[in-house]
Amino acid sequence: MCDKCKKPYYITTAIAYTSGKPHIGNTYEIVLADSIARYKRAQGYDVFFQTGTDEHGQKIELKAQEAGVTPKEFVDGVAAQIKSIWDLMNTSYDKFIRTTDKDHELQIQKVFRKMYDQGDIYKGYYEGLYCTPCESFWTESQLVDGKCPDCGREVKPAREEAYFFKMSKYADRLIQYINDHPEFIQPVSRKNEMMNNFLLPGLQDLCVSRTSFTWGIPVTFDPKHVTYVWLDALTNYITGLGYDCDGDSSERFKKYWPADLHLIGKDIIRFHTIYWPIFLMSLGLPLPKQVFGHPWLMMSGGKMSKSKGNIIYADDLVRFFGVDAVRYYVLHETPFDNDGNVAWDLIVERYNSDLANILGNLVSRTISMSNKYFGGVVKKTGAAEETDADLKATVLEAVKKVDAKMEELRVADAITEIFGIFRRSNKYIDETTPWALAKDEAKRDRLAEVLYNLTEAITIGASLLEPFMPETSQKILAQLNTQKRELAQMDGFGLYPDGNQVTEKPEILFARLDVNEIMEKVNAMNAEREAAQEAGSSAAGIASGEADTAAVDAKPEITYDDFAKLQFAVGEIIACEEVKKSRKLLCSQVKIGGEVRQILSGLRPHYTPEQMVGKKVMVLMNLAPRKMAGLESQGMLLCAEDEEGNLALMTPEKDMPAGAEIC
RNA sequence: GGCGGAAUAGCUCAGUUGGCUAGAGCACACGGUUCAUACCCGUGGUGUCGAGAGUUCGAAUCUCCCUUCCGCUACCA
Repeated sequence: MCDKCKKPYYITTAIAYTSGKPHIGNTYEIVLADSIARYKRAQGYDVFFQTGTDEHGQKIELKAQEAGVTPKEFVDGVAAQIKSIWDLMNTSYDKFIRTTDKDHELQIQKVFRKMYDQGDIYKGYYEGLYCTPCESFWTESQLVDGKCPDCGREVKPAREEAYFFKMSKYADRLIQYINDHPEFIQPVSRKNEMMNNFLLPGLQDLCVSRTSFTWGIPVTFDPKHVTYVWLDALTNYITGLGYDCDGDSSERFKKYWPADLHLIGKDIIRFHTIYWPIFLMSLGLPLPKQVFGHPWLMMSGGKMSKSKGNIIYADDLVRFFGVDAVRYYVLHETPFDNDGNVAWDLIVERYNSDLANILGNLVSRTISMSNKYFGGVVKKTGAAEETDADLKATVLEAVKKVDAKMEELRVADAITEIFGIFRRSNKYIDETTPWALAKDEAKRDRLAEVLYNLTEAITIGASLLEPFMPETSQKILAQLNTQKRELAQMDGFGLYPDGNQVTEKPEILFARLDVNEIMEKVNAMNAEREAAQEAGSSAAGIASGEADTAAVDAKPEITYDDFAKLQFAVGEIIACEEVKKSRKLLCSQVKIGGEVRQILSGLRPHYTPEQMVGKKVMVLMNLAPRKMAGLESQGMLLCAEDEEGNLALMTPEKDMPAGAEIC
């Protein structure tokens, strides 16, 4: 097909946040996108595949500070690390965009200006409509009769200004679009979540600028503001193609936009199906055709975390299993709409049973028989028997099924279909018993035909495998001394060149692994790392983006007078019960000196009422009362919270009477 | 609390608009085979299809209710 007749196909991943080294769960997305991109190329599409890094924001500013480098130096390091992992995974992206690229930054500034000029972005007051009792900020559109929508009391005017985007202006059009394009949000269950939680109740205006930090793209006409990271990040999908806000967009942009598929994690569906389409409407651009929020690869036995020491990185896996085995595992284990599990022993299991036994051994035994019986020459003799038909049908059927599965983005299922070819081929060997045929000189033609059919089946299977396991595909085809079969030529069986000679000594594709041996090595590796981390403690760890301490969001410095406004005391919990109307709230009666206060806290996932009673805790006394779930809360219990949201009540180190002041 | 989803073999899951003895892969056991990476092929499950009730000639599949889990969201000062 000529290049000009090819239909364009634009696929993107989310851009990776450069706060640290990505683990295997993050790496899954690029591999998934790569397999889709490669398949689309095989189908004859002119594919543009973009990925990259999201590099602005307060968290990065802070991490850089901890590491003692500038934010730019910090993101340069992490972005390089991410790119090297993407490359290690053999992903075929066409463009790696960074949100610190100059042309991207320039376009973001123009986009912001354009939205402002046409009235979609307006200057508002983030702290301006402040309800003191509720301690909440409201936008004008949220107020009820100009008063706090929660308590109905007066709100006070503001100090700090911010820019807002008028989401509501485009909400109806977006609802219409989503209803008219049922395939837009995948899986469809996510569509209902977006509709029911955000669109139908009414969209709130979105604050699109920040003044509390500086590591971002400045607003040209008001430089103390930087652009909200999501407006910055989402726009990469068009700036990466060469979009120009003034109408001077590149040919590439005109060719590939709108995107055919934004592949993203299910946690950021909201940004891609609500904010992003609305930003595009504001710019007068067509909307992407599909957004697929894929599931996650989960560490079996809990979330990956540094404290549990169970983080798995792609490069470690590759060292143990090789690139294609890792690609196979993540693609196969994370089906369309179910989270997948990852654990070292699970990988070994799949590796042995699928890759070594079924695939590797099939290639090995087939090639070795060709060598043993025919000096490696594979000949078509036409000595067919009944059983051949079923093999051929299975192979040709699989081609169609793979196509259907990929159309639905069911990559794991597509791979399973391909392995069906290899399974059937193993069975075919048992049915035809070539070693028995070899003993009878009269059955020599039949034996040749059997080996030809096997070689042909493997050729098709290996060719189908290319988008998912490119290296393995190529290795198998090289061993069979043939080229990749094109998708368009897979409607028939028997194109393997008659009389071709396969390799003499097949290389083992996947050597079987011993699970105990692997686990020992893994444990040794983890132990070594732990030791290194303790020895080198902070400096080295932080520099490589692996700080073990929880990241603390920096807040503006306060004076002693500010601090003195807060009154803390030790309180004793004398009674506690669950709040019926809420899922998280506990209602505690707290004795502080001579008084007893009722305090509500969201501790239900962490403490039972029984555990609470009798505890001496740290109480913030002079916080304005607030009603929650129908009950008034008169203060606050202080807790420590880690990155995973685990909570621990703060209690005095020595026994102190209820009512003791904390200062 | 609001909206939505799920509960099927030891494990991970398929089961299309209700229809013959409910399936696949892995694991396990036994048998076969020897070309091959101790591999491959075959056979093996009394699974209360989460509990209960209902509709129907017939329900894993539809209705109601209960239980448990999950997602989003609100609340978590």
